[in-house]
Amino acid sequence: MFELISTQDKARYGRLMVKRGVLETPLFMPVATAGAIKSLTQRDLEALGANIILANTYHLSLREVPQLIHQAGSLHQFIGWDKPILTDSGGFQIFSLNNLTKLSQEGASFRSHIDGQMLHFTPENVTAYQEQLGSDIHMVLDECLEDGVSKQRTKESVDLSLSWARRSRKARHNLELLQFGIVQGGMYPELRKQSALELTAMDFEGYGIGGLSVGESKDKMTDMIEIATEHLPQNKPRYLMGVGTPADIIRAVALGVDMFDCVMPTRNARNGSVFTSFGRLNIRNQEHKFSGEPLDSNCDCYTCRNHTRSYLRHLFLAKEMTAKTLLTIHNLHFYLKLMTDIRTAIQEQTFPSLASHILRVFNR
RNA sequence: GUGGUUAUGGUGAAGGGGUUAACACACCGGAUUGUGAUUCCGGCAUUCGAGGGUUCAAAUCCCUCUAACCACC
Repeated sequence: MFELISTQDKARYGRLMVKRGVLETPLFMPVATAGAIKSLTQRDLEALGANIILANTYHLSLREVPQLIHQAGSLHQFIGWDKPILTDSGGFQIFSLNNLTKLSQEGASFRSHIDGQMLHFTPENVTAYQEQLGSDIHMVLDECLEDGVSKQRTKESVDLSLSWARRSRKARHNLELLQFGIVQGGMYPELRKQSALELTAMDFEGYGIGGLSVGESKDKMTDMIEIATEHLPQNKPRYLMGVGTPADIIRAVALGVDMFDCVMPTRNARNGSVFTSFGRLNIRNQEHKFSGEPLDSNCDCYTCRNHTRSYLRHLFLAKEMTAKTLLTIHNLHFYLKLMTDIRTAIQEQTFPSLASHILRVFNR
């Protein structure tokens, strides 16, 4: 269940009720692909105040993970996290592992990148598996296309994803868990509209907007988000999948998007790239060698309260794993704080000024 | 002291007369958008221990010196 509490223009502040809790939106989900935020413990995550994380069906289907989770009882019990989890369906892997996958009307066949084992994903078995995992929110299996695909090919793909969505909806049994459809349509407005309208008719508990941030321009991405949100129901949450930079998030919230996930804060942290209130910085840069300053003097995260740039740079260059942990804590704190600021701003009707400030600091 | 071996960037090293001195690591930048990310992409020796010579051409050949290592006195 989803309720809108306040709005400012198209931006929305709301509450999403899921099996394991109530979530305030707009929200950001840290990415725990294989059941952990890389470099963090669940204790770190809780200290950060994360309320929901994202895990991936594809990665949780490899090795003998399904049996391990079954033995533990549920994904939550297996990974030691009792707050909400959203699982992605593996649709993105059809896209990113496309040289290892075969698509048919029936579903997608993957060859595991780990041991070469053949995996068959269908709308039905992916839905069943996510229910078995106990995901508070599960996504339908879809096909995600890259930028630059012809309209004809995109149309076929949208139709395939829609038929998969319909089958996924039928395959759903556990009504405690929310199921989201995913709007596709590449960079074609009519196809985006068709996708949004047909999915709406299937009455999902929420809607993903997929197939964006695949190399297209910011303007195109904005246009596609706008078309999708225009044709999705007001009373359901919209989740922009895999996006993005702070600026992307601001722009999308302004268009009425409620949920986000992105590897950017975590992956960038592991590669030394840090988000701060005054823009991005790279901890490897020599200018930080002797700096006794925290990463961001306006930040009250664990890392900024306790460590200098000089120390963090030293750890990073020495390849100490703690460097990744500390930078990940900082970047996730930054993203979660951004979302808190956004929610507060919408409630106080000051979202435009927050938005223009963020867009000024992060101009991409 | 005598004989031998070696000397190439921050490091380990290729190259044994023909013209832009390989490669790796380190270092310095940059990228990163539903994670196949301890990833990817750039930059980094006008110069080969020092000095002299041979040659159209020398890091590469010759001589002297210096240094390090090994063996013998």
